[in-house]
Amino acid sequence: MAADIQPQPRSSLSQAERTALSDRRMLEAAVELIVERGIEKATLKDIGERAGYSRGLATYRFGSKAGLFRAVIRAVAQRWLGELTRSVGQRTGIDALCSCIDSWHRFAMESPTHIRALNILFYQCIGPDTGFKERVAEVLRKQRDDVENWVRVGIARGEIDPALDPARQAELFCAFIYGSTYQWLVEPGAIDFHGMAEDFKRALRASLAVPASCKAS
Amino acid sequence: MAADIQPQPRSSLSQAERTALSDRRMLEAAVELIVERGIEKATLKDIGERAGYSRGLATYRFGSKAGLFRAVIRAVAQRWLGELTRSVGQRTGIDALCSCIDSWHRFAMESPTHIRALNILFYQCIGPDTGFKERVAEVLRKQRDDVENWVRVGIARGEIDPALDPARQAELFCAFIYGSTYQWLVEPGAIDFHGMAEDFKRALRASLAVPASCKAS
DNA sequence: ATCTACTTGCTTGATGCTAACAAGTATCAT
DNA sequence: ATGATACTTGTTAGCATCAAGCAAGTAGAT
Repeated sequence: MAADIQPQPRSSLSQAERTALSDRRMLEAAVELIVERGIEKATLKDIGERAGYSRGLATYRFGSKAGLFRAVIRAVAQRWLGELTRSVGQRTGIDALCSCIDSWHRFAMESPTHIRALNILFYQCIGPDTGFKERVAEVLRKQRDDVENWVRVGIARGEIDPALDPARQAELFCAFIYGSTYQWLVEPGAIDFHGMAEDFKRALRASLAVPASCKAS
Repeated sequence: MAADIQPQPRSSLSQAERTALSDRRMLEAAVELIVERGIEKATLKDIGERAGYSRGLATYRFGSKAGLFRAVIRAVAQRWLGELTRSVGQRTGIDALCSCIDSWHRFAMESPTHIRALNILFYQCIGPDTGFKERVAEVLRKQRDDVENWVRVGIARGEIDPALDPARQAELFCAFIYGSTYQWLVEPGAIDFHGMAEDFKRALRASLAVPASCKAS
């Protein structure tokens, strides 16, 4: 029920504190309901009520269902990107890419609900109407830029084939991340996510390597 | 308006022909409306009416919105898989994989609306509720099986590193296909689909190749 | 301090639209 | 003509969204 963080501290909350609290509760409820029931059946009414409020608060606060989803994406994506940055640390080049794969895989496996909801929203946002496509596109761009930089540094350090285009390699890399996640979300049982991550790291080293052509040590 | 294929041949159609015709028209209208307005706003009412019938026929024929989408997926996926088979022809191994990439890319670019709608449905089906996930999972399995076989034959022919696991390589390959399509659907302008396909073929050759380690000719 | 004017958080009622179903009508088959 | 089948129309419950209202918090004046 997500709302038992505080029993009922009815008295003396500043207005700012009240909104912060209801915001947090509703975003949490939204994440839970998205994972439990899917996007269609996660109604604004249920989200508001699970958070401990009325059926109308979610609409009032976020303006629309798309607005609520935008807020969810912002909140969760920030957490994921922060965690990724921490995990990759000072690494660059192929090491950074492998670390990114490991982080992603770890998140997907531990599945702290948040990441699952984020991905559901990510893959849901395709099509002409959805009101949060732009928000998703921002996150994708950010990811690609990070990867592109790692590749760039890898080339500068002589670790990655300089004939490769960093931007395209970033697109390719992200394609794997998203595509594997997609398959896993559709059929969790049928996909060997861990093995796929391992084989991807292997393929990555092979395809990014400088073409030694029997000359390197 | 999709319904001007035939003016109004009111008279003398067998019942089987009538259903076949209305089926075709409604599936076509569904594809158009999915691409135009997205899944949410593609209502059963609009689909029936664009096809030239009443607001209720789509529900009556397909039982539910999910049922209609199942039918769309079946129809379009069959066409795509058939086209793929024709395009790959007798090729196997890396040649077959590259041919598959080319086919997919060609479809996405020519974008005969059908492929776009199919992908929108594919990526929409994640989450716990959607009533057509199983249909999508079938198509994904079929794709993976095809790829796995091509890899297997490639290994048998000594063209692909026998240390690789065909099933995982198939998952990896499909991950690229789906992930690149996903990025492209989210932001068509920002993604160099063609360049990505070319680089993917290059990466594929590098990562699947038998480790010659300076011994092969 | 406390009374008052105002703001903000939240709830409730109303509207238009949807999927879904049931009961009807029109078209074909025999 | 009679059933059977394709299709349409009436109806219902549930949804997102909006407007109006209520209640709790905030600040200025005396």
